[in-house]
Amino acid sequence: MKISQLVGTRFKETPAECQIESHILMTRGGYIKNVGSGIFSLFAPAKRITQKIEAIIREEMDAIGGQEVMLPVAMPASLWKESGRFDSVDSALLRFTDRNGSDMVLGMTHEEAVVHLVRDAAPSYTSYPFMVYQIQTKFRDEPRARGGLIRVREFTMKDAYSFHTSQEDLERYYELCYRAYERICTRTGIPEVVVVKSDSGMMGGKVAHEFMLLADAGEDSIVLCGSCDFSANMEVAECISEQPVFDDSPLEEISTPGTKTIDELCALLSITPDKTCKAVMFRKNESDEPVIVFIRGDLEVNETKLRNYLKEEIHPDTAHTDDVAYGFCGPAGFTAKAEVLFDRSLKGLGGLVTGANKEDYHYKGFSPGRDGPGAEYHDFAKTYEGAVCPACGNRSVRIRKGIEIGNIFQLGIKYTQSMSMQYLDKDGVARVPVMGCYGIGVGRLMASVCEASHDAYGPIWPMPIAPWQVQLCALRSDEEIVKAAADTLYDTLLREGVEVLYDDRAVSAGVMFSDADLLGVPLRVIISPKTVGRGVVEVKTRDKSFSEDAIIGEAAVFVKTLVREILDKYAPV
RNA sequence: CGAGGUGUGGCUCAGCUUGGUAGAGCGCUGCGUUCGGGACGCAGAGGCCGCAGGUUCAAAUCCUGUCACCUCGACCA
Repeated sequence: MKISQLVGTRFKETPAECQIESHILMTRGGYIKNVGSGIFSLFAPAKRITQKIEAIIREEMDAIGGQEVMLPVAMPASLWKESGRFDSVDSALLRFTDRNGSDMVLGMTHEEAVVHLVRDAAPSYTSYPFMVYQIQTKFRDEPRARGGLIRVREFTMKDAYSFHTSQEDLERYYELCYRAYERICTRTGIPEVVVVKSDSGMMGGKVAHEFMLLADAGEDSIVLCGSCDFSANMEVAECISEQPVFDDSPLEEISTPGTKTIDELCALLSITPDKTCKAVMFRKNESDEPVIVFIRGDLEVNETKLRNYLKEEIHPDTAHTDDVAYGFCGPAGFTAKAEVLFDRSLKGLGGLVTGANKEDYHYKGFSPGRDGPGAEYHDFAKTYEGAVCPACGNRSVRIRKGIEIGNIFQLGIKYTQSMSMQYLDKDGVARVPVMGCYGIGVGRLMASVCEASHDAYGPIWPMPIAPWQVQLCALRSDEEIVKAAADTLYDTLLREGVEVLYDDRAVSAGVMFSDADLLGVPLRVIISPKTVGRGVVEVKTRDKSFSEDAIIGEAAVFVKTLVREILDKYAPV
């Protein structure tokens, strides 16, 4: 490919709407163009990167026995009504009607479609296990897209679905897939991947893991342990606060006029927030019934944990109820109508300050076990920096930001059962297959690599997914001798099977190098009057870690060997 | 969906308060000079000022509505 024919403009100024590095660099480098909120077109460089990523994913999926299939993007809503998700999923599922007035949906994930595809095709236990996958467009009508390709509405995803005759077999295969994902991360050159336990959300099932790239631009909070290898998504991470010191001072009402927040209360009484007990109000989405969680004052409620405990959707309470003394709520003498829950951070504590359930009064000396209603304690708290690690018991919890590039779920029989998929086992008994599903966002993976591997001038693509392996820069191509040598080298490189991008333009060195930086091609070959005079070309890496001259006649083979050596570094161990 | 913000050539933005011939830089085209990290000169092309109403002799500018996009929040397989 010659740059003079490459479509897509590269430019200097940061586009106004870009917030994160990968978005800025991929827009400035002529990789992507925004079409609408969360919708992008790809220029050739980005398309080439995604094709390489897809090829690696294909190899790894095939290696664990997967077979590639294709499921529809637009499908009848009846399929989603069968599984029950037509009603249970929110408006992220784009719905519309076709010309006949039939309900249709755009696939945001393909469990329904895949069960439809295979449910009649595997009537005997002898067909199991099997895995099918596709690399397909998904559409999710996100309330708010952001971060360039990190969070979009339309995107390409590899989604795989496995079917098994037992939970044990699913677990065995899940492990295989886990390893395949690790190899994909290695082979695509993603640095610093952390695998975390995650919430299965609307997907159903119990065990799930997310493959996370640690990056400040990430939207997920990841809980890591500084002294062991524990990791989890913030949504599910157990919170263990420090062992309490019991303080048995008696319950006593105190006047605290106008002191509604924990901060105000602490300032008034000169205490720290962990010596208080606060109330956090929620409401159930469906019934609008209030739920109140009492929790130590310095902690926050993790809504995902609360949602999972209640097994229904909730939202923070905004509509105030008359019988609740807002700002002065406490467990002692709490009579308002609400489901009352206690976070286990309160267990065994005493001497707390908490609301007295009347305007302008608090209690001090509150002990949940002694003064509260007979409480059951559950884990509802968000864990925090410095909390106790659930695995090793050290106070070494760390919180980091991450981008989820892949996930794996043990789905169980949620879809196979609701959509009536069955097979006959050895004894002729009808059984429902167990399912697993495994996703990777291809575009997000590309953007994540850019996020993790770039400098001030542009992306630095790892060789296995780079849009081209080599960029040939002909400085002063207006000089015949340079032009002739560059043309010849370009032809030879192509003949050697090297993926080469040839900058054949008569532009200044500054422009040429800036563009090369934006294109992020890992190897650069520079040919100029200076080097041609000496019968050599310069060969450099994009990250400047390597620079050597090569004799012009041998340059193609030299480069080809170098490409191979670099590629070898990404081979999984 | 809640709060805030922005829409002016391909890109970044000025102009709007106080209505009066639509601007700059980058990019683009041509010619010339330069030539190893976004060179310079000269000459050009390119805009229904998001869209629709309204006020006015006159609207990019004021008013109303609407759409799109962005940020924070909510949500998130």
